[in-house]
Amino acid sequence: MRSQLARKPEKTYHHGDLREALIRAALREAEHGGAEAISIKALAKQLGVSQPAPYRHFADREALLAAVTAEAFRQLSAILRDAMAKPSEQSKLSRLAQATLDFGLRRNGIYRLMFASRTVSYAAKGSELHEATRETFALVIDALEAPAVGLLRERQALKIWAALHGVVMLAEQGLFTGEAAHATREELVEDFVSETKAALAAAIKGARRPKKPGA
Amino acid sequence: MRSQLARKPEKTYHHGDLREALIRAALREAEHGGAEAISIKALAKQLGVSQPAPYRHFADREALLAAVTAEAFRQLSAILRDAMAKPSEQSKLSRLAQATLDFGLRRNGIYRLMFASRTVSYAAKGSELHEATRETFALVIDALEAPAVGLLRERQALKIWAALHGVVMLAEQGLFTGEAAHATREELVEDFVSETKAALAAAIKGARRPKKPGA
DNA sequence: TCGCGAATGTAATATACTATAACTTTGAAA
DNA sequence: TTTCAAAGTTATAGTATATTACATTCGCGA
Repeated sequence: MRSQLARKPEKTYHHGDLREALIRAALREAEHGGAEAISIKALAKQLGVSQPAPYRHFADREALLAAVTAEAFRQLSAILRDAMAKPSEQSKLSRLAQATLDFGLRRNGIYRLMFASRTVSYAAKGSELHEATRETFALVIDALEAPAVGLLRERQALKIWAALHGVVMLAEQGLFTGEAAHATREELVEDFVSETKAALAAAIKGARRPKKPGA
Repeated sequence: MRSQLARKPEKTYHHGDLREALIRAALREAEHGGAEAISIKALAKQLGVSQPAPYRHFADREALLAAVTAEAFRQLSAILRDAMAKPSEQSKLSRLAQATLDFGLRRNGIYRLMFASRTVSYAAKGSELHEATRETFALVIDALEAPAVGLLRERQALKIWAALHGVVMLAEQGLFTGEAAHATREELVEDFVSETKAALAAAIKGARRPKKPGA
C-alpha cells in the first residue's frame, strides 16, 4: 500500500510525476521549518530519485520555492473561499480574517514561506506565483462586500490584509506573551475587522455625498 | 587608512575585537540579502581571520544571528527614540510609525532578519535578544501617550505594531503595485495611526465611565 | 512497428558552507 | 617569570547546491 505518487513506484526509471511530487513533499517539509527546511537533496532521497533529478524540473532551488509558494497561495485561496462560502452568523470579512489567522498559526512554516521570504518579491508579473498572490488578494477585496466606489475598496483591503499579516507574524514570534496576552489574537483580528467595516461605511457615505467631509 | 576594527590589523595573531566586528559585518551583509546572506565563512574571510575563528565567539550560526538581530533591534530602538524626541508638528505616534516604515523599507534585509526569521521566537526569556525586542515594544507603548488604564495601552500598542509590520511586509513584497498603489504606504500608516488614537480615546473614555458602553 | 529525438533519469564531480578536533600563539594574572 | 586560559590556526568530516556527461525510456512520425 504505497501512497499514490509519493515514491517512485518499484523500479521504473522514470518517476512519473516528479515535479508535482517534489512540490507536495517540499510543502510537507516547509510545514515545520519554513523555507529553510526545504532541501533538494533530501527531497530527492525521500522520493527515491537521484540527487540531481529535481533539476530537470526546476532550474534551481529558488524556482522550486517559487512553485511551492504558488501552490501554498492556491491552498490558502481555497480555504478562504470555503470559509466565506459556508453559511454563518459572522460577516464574510470576519470569516476570512479568522481563517487567515488560523492558517497562519496552524501552518506556520508554510505561512512564513509565503510571506517572510523574498520569493514573492522576485516573482515576475505574469508568473504563476504572481497570479496566485493576486488571486488571494482578490478574495480579500471580495470579502469586504463593498460596492466599487473608486479605489476605496482596494485601500481597505490592503489595510486589513496588512493588519492580519502583522497579527500572525507577531503571534508567531511570541510577542503575545506577557501582560498583553490578555488580548487574544482573535480579539485583535476582530478589532481590525470592525474598524475596517466602519472605515468602509464612512468612506462610501462620504463618496456619495462628496460635499460633506464629515468628522 | 584602515577602518578601525574592520580588518585584522597587519599581522597580529589576535584580531582584537572579532566578536563585535563579526556582528557589524554580518549586519552589513544582511542589509541586502537578509539572514540568508550571512555566511560565517565569508565573514571570516572579510575580516582576515581563519574560517573557524568565529566559532570561538558564537556556538553556531544561529547564535550569531541572534546577536545580530539583537543589535538590529537596539538600532531600531535608537532611531525610534530619536524620531520621538525631536520637536515636530506631528504626534509622537505618527513619528514612530513613519520612522518604523522608513526603517523597514530602507533597511529591508535587516528588517526581515528581525521579523521574518524564527530567531526571535527561539529567544529565551532573559536573553539579550528578548530584552532588545521588549525594549522596542516599550517604545511603541510610550508613543501612545496614553494613561495606563488597565491593559488598553498594551492592546492598542500591539495593534498598531502589527499593522505597521504588515504594511512594511506587504510593501516589500510589491503588493502595492497595480491599482491599489494610489494609496501610498505613508497614507496607510497614517490611517492606522489615527484609528489607533480614536480607539484609545474611546477606550479611555469608556474606562472612566464603565456604566456607559456607548457605540 | 521501427527508430529516433526529446524528456527524464543517473553517476561523477566542483564548489560552498557549517562544524569539530587537535594544535599554536599570546596576553595577563599569580 | 611562569603558566594557563582565551583566541587563533590547520586539517578534516559532513552536507548542500549545481553542472557536466552519459543512460534510459516514452511517444510520435515514417
